[in-house]
Amino acid sequence: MSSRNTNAAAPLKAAVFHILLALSDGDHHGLGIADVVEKNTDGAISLGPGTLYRSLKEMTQDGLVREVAPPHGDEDPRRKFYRLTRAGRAVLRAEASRYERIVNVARKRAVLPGAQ
Amino acid sequence: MSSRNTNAAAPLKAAVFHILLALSDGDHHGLGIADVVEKNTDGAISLGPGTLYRSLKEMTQDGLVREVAPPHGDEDPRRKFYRLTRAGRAVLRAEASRYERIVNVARKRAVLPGAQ
DNA sequence: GTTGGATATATCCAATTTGGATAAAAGTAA
DNA sequence: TTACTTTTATCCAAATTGGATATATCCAAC
Repeated sequence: MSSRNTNAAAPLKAAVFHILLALSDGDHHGLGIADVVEKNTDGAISLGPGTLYRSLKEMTQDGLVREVAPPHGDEDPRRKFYRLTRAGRAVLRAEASRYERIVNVARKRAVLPGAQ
Repeated sequence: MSSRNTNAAAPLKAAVFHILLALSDGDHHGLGIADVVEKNTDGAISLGPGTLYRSLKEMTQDGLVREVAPPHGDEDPRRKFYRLTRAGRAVLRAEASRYERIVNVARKRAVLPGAQ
């Protein structure tokens, strides 16, 4: 599936979108992000380790997230915490709007309940 | 990205979902479906011919869509028209609900405007 | 009516994206 | 100490998609 760059940084891989959405909650480390994604999607989506760490590396390079110091009280040096950048939040908002548009289409077609 | 079968027939490939949503509008032939997908997504998503016809073949085998007679007035014998089956509509509704859930999460996080 | 370009379906191969196996290091608990 | 879990990381295979190509038919222009 191809995409057009109406908004900057589109198309967005599904994994990247879900990671961004998880981080809109606050800072999380890698496996913590995967947990939030599962909760956000009621278990429908689970990121494998390959997708997870590869995505975080790319997203850091692309300036969508940045590594931050662990929160106070967290002493596990293995964990790397990430935070949304301003650019990451903008990209997330753009993609979420596309999701919203799809949902609105589904409502118009009475696939979902709501205003036709 | 892996998925769990909370609802039957999950996970749903993105292409399959968009084709199902396009057909919730009524019957369409292959390229007509691709056009509706572009309109539904404001040009963000365009299906290549490989994805389009491969998906339609698989979806027919899986009983999500079925081929139907062309509408009256359409005399082009090349076109093959498709219609959602009851099972296809159920699968579409389940996946649209997952999209809706994601959008609601985005609203809760103030990524999208609306009720927090 | 025949020529040229657009439309429509179909298949194949390469590129993209993801999943899972594996590894290494550090935490935790018995 | 030992055994098990957690965490990050990388690699390779599997899954999914995109685009080139091919064939046939339609439509418009000449």
